[in-house]
Amino acid sequence: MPELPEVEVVRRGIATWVSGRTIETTQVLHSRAVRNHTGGPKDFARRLKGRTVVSVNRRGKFMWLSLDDDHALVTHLGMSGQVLVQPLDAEPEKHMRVRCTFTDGGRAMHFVDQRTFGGMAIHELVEVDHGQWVPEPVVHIARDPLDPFFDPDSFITGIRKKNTQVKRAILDQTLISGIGNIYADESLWRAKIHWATPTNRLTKIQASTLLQHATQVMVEALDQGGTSFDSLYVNVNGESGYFSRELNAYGREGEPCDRCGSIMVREAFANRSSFRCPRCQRKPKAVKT
DNA sequence: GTTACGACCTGCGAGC
DNA sequence: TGCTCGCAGGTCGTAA
Repeated sequence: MPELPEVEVVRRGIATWVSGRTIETTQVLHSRAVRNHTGGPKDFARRLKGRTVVSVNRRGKFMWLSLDDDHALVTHLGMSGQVLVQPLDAEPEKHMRVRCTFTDGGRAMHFVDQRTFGGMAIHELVEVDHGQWVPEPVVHIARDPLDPFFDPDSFITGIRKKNTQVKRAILDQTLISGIGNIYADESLWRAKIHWATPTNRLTKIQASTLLQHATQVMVEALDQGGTSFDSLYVNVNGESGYFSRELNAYGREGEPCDRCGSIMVREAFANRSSFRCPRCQRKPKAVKT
């Protein structure tokens, strides 16, 4: 499942293979993949024709290819999205949704997405703070911890003002972006914080520690090419990451905690799962789980 | 304004 | 063997 490190790996790959190239043709093979493009599939393809990719950028899990007309091709991988750079004669992937070819006749860019939670759309670039430009759908997304302009103090103040559970808060992309279910569980395990801890009960030190661990775990994952459990996450060359071997919490139900040896548990959380150590991450008092 | 929750979607494995 | 059901989970719209 692509979270910040996985998206960054893909961004780097696309930047290497696609920057400076001009799009010749675009095929939309599944209209849902461009559902967020207001003009529909035909307009999507028409507007990309002849556009040159200036740069490839990212904020949190959103990625965009800045084009030479003040617009951007916004790409979100959702849960199962992949962007692959393939030879022109490559066999199309079973779940290929969008395919772009380039005027130089080189490798094509494939957007592949089994569950179609991801998608592509063209949006105008909007100027935000620090003189940066982001696509309109990304304006409300908070900066991620790898962003040089990320403000830790603002995060610490913001999370302590909220009235919710800590895991809900760090999954809220308007407070801090890039964290998904896997890295949320890993960060909370490292910080020894229970996922249901009320945010307004967090001390400054706890909030700061959590942020440091969230940042660190994503940096480590990035260094190893991201987390991969199966073929649903790969880089632009179709290769999997290795960070799943380093996970301490996510998916480890029934296994001993790497810190204290207690048996890890899985609990229902917001229609999904949360993994924790029952000893290291004790349930806060008077909290229903 | 803030928070919680369901819907969207497809492949896979478990259970019958 | 084939069918049904639950699960995986990021984002958005809607309800409270």
